[in-house]
Amino acid sequence: MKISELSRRTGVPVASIKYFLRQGLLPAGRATAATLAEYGEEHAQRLRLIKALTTLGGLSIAATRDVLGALDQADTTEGALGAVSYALPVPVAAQSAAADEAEAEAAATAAAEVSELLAALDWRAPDTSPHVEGLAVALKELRRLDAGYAPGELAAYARLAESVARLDLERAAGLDDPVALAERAVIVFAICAPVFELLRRLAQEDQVRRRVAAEGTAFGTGRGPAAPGLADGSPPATSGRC
Amino acid sequence: MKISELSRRTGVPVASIKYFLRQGLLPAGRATAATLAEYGEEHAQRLRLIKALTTLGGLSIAATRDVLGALDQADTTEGALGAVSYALPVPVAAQSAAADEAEAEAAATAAAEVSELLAALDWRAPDTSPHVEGLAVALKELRRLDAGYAPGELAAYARLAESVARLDLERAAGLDDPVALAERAVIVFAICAPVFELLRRLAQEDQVRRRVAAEGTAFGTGRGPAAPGLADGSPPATSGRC
DNA sequence: CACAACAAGATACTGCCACTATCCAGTAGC
DNA sequence: GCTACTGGATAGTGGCAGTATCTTGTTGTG
Repeated sequence: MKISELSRRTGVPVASIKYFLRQGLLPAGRATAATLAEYGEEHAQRLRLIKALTTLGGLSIAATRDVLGALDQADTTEGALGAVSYALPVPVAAQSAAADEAEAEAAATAAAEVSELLAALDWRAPDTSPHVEGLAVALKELRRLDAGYAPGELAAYARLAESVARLDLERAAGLDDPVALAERAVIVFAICAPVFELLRRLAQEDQVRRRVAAEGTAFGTGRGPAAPGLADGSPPATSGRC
Repeated sequence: MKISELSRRTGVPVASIKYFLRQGLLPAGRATAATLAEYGEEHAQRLRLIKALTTLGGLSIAATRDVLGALDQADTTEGALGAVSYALPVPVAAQSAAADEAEAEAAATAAAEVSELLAALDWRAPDTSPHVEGLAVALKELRRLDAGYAPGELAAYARLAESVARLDLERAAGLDDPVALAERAVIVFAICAPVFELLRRLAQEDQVRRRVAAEGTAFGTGRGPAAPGLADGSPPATSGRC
């Protein structure tokens, strides 16, 4: 099929398809002449995957390229899973080394806390994993905001995360065809995170509603209604564009 | 304190502070003269919150403004929670109405599925909630990719999400001061999502490692190693920049 | 008081990203 | 032969998140 038909069938503009080709997200078609190439069904499927990764998964073009590269290069499915997991962007960016001394100490404390957690859960992960680093950074920053996790809280979250991951793996493992399996794994790892986030938000909404219904206007501590806000400053101007 | 000291104490460049002021994220200081203003401790705290929302929470400037506005304007803490929840960007953007007919049908099916799920879980959420819409879009797209959730799978995820939300609410409710409580709620709702995502990734890594150890090279279906890839296309060129 | 150093606010500029448009030489098919 | 279309290269667009510069005014030290 020609590029125009590929565009028609996937709903992606021709210019965008060309852009993805340039960026190496989509393999080139089989050239039949100097100015003609033939695309197949696998290009349409790949294009759908690209669209899903970028719009649903929120991945950048570079991240998408890395993920697809991992998918194509891995010899084994586990290899693909690992590579994809590492190719996905880490939600919390690693920070540059802290110049401050207190900062460095806080970072070390957080890192120790993460190691301890992993040991307690018997999760095996290398210290160099971007996820381990990101977790340490996040914990450090949360403590700076006086919103650190109480001891045990983080472990409770971790146990739930483990259950979620078990479901993920089951979902990723339920296919026979290895190619389809690797692709499914990508989808589960990359795209299902937003779905879970949505479920969590809905659950939060429901919980808030329940507590309001149960306790009247008060919430949590049983205090009356309050109007929080900055003590002296005026609130930000408009909520729309600037 | 002057702007330079505010900058020194928070590590945010003066130019960026001015930018946040312009964008309405940070209330103006108390003007003491035509070219002088005084900032207080609450400005430093707000600045730390802004930094956390943008770098840890991954929020855009506009989204941060909305969240902070919700926090400042809400009369009650539950109001703040609800407003913040709606001000947070939805991970899956709502799509424009489908021109295609089959597309519209798929959207309707997905919407029905979501309603059913909510009813089964006894979660009360308005159909107009952006989270409900986002979930429907995500389910529709996943089905298009042949990676839809099997019946019951989604409910299993939802139950776990409910447990996570319960932990969230406990964390958000554990303070006496209403101002601090609202701020904590923002942090829990906005920033802890990436933390959970990291935990999930680590758990996934561990699960993969366990399965590999248990089953040798094979995975899931017990098939031998495979080298997936596009049937005819060459793999994407380089993994670095273009 | 003079003057260097800094402050506030307005405006303009920068770099990055994800496209999008234009141009060109080369088929395809009537 | 003529028109419509193709692949490929190059350049342009619009949005975002700052960053830099400039002007005017203030401070406080000698």
